[in-house]
Amino acid sequence: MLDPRLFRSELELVQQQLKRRGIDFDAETYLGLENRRKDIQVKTQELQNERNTRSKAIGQAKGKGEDIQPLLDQVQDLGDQLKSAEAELGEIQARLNNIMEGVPNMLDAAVPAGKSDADNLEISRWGDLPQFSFTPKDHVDLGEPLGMNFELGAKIASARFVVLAGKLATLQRAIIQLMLDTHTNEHGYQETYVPFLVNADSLRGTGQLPKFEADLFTVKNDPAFYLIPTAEVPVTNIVRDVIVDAKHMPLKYVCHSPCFRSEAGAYGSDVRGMIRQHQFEKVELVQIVKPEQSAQAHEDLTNHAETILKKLKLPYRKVLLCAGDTGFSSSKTYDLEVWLPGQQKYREISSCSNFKDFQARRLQARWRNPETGKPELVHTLNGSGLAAGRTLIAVMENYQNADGTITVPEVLRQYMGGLDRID
RNA sequence: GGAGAGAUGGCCGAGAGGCCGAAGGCGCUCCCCUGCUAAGGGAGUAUGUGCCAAAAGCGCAUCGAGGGUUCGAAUCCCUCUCUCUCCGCCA
Repeated sequence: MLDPRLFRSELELVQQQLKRRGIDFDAETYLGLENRRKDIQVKTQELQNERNTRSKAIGQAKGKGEDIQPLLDQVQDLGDQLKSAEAELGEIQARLNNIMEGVPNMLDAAVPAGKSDADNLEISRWGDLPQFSFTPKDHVDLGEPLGMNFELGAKIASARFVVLAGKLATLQRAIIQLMLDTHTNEHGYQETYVPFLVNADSLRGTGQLPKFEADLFTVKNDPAFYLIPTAEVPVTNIVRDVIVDAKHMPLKYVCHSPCFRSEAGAYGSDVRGMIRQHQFEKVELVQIVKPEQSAQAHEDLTNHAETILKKLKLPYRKVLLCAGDTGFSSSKTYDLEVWLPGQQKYREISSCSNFKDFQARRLQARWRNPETGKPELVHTLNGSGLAAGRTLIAVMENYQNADGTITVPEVLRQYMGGLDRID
């Protein structure tokens, strides 16, 4: 959520910013509501003040043993007035809040203009594309003989699920281990284990609700649970309604979790293979930082994710998402795209975002600034470090051999009992 | 699943319809004093929010959450959530 005061004092700026995302903000409706809000809030608070003052007087009169009946008569109709004012105020605030919750974050100045991923800005490339003396297969063709079974996933659950057997399953676990070990031992993150079902408050805090409910799986319960679409949700919510001690910052968490996405609206895209599943494994990096540190933290966090690709010697490129492709809650996002020989394409394997105070405001996640002594909003960041399912695909495709076997990358062998080849 | 107890500020804890945004203690910050020194004294110390460009100031809201009773609710009533204890079941 953006700062409501920004809407009040700098509406044009907000409108301009939203235009970068291709959003036409309805200022007229907003202003109408906001003006009414101001009137009614002032009126309501005046009435409350009057009630409080008079009630206090009644109490004092009673204490002195005076006749309070005349005082009671005076406040008779106050209650009704207050009730209707409060009701109206509540309704207007709910409507304003609705509008505000639907407004995406302001983009960082560095974010390039553009409408779709075609307009994203390539920042760098790393690694040499592998040269094959044969036509490289994609992970589906490679995987099926090795224990990657989509039919079984469909039988057990539905399309967009997979069963991994044997060494492929182990390979994915090794990948996860490598990521966790690297981020905890080399990058200073604290490993975290969290609930994979969360409540609506948590999803509101990180921005998935109310706007993106269709992307989530819901679990019948009262109140409902949601399957996490990313560990970002439970992990970032660690600091919801918390005032973090400045001494403990930055907070850096790494968390491996399954992720569940309904992929509503993704019908027909990436239907083949493990690229887009309802359930996949991911190692997530989350940082809670002081505002002045978030830009640097964003670079660092992205580098931390890149480290994994480098350790695995997987060629990738780093792109800065353009205005139209940057997510709702993010102010600036780098995507890391890994080379997939089977598709002859770079595909997203990590998305690293600086949310600045957008999530923090929804979360009421703050820190106490020693200079002012006051609680101030923190900045939150997160990024995949990396998506494990897609990393598995990338390893398979980049390390494939002519005979359909897969060489195990050196850094992973320690996690696989020294195994150097999957066949 | 059954039975019971509880939820108050950073922490502990009082509070039983008005003088309570809340005693007292601990902790923390600042100041003072001091060679009876791992001591003493004093002051300060919740959050959100409205009016305001902002500060100051003046309000409003918040005692687990939501609703109700009342002129007035931390306090009474209802619903829910969470925590703890015991029993049952169980990875």
